Amino acid sequence: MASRTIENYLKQIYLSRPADETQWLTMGKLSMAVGVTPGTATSMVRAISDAHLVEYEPRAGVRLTPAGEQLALHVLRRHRLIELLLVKVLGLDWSEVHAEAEELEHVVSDRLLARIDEILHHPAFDPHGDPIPTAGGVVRRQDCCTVLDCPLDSPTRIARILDQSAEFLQYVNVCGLLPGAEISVASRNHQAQTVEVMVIKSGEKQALTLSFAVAEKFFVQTT
Amino acid sequence: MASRTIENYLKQIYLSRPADETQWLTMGKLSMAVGVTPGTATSMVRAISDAHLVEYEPRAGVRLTPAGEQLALHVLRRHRLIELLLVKVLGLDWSEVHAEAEELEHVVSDRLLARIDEILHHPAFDPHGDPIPTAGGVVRRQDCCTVLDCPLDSPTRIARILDQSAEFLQYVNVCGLLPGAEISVASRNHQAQTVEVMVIKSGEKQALTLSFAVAEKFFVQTT
DNA sequence: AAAACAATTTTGGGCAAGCAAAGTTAATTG
DNA sequence: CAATTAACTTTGCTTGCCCAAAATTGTTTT
Repeated sequence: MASRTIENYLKQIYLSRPADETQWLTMGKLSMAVGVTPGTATSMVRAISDAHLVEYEPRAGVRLTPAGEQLALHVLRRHRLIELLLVKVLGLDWSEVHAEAEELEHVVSDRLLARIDEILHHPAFDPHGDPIPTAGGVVRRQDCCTVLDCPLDSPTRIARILDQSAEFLQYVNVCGLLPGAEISVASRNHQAQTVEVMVIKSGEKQALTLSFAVAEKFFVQTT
Repeated sequence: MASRTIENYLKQIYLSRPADETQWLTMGKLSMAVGVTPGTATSMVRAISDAHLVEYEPRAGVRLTPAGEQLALHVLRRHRLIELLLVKVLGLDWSEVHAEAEELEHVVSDRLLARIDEILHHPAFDPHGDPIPTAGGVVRRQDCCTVLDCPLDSPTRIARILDQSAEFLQYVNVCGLLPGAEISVASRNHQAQTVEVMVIKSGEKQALTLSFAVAEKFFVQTT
């Protein structure tokens, strides 16, 4: 059994892994993600490497082995199913469930997780639109673009939001930019680095301006 | 914040405390309850005593301070509310929820606990009939007797079962001796140390024989 | 009262994780 | 190319929690 600490390292290695599969995740980024000093990350990764859950190349970085990836996906499955349960069944606000799930993900049993999955009818996405890996460890891909690179003036639906901080999600809430919301991108200003978005908020169309940095966090699907 | 370990010690000190309030809980019993060696219990209790959560008298034993008792009751409240949630909302079998709650009790936030309490409509008892302390740390007492000392031949209702082991509870399940079940005690045999109990099981009255030791685990309330 | 016993405490040591700070490498810049 | 810098690793130390075994204490028993 992997300790809570190891589960966290594996999860962060998975989430922070570079887009290019051949690349290694640097220790600096990992230590930031886990929230420990670089030295701690190095020695911990050495230990996890001894358990064959990651490959570790000194001065290059770290990368999950297939076994490590399966474990990471299992943790992620727990995390995301719990988030959805907290929102749908327990009625918590989606801005607060991330922190809660960070703790719960390490203690729910397989049996309880199976019940949660059943009650939610085997959902594919969590409240933020993040995909829930299957029990077999498969991630169902949803290929879609962000508010930064989707076509202009076409109706789309928000599918996923890449930010878990409670404050940001509360802002998203009041703007009506939740997953499922119908929006269209009216214009982009490359000089000001802003995007103008039209949202239907309580029946009325509203205009909203977002920076490129924030626009990039919203994934949309053309409807 | 008390660590998970300290929470467990406090909970066990509360649950194992001797009936007589003036008595101390011996270190031997505590170490058994927590599942550590006596030496470990001694040093841990020393530490908890430094935090003024217990009084510790070498060679006599240990006893909760008011602050320690409040913390213990808070853990117990979490444990029992979680058990009830797992049975009522998540549909787990009541024989398996104890083990699950042992883990969860240390990680649910106050906010989540409040939601659980609300969803269950502020319940007073968990699936085993154990009282759920209030948020203010008050235990509502239900004064009732056991199958060992209740009057003969009068209809009663099972109110509480003092055993959390999954195997025992599964046996209780098949006998129909669950909390809420209507039973009456037909006779007691002090020589054989057995009690004969009548249960209404799937519409039919059935006789059941229990040992004194087991009978003592069932609390009943006259209806 | 002395001896034996049971319960408890002390001692010494281990493992998992963490930090701070000193020491290495590798990359960047002058 | 040498010097500086940034990233990384190593080293030494701390804390929390645990165990095994030796030492102590209080209580029985002889």
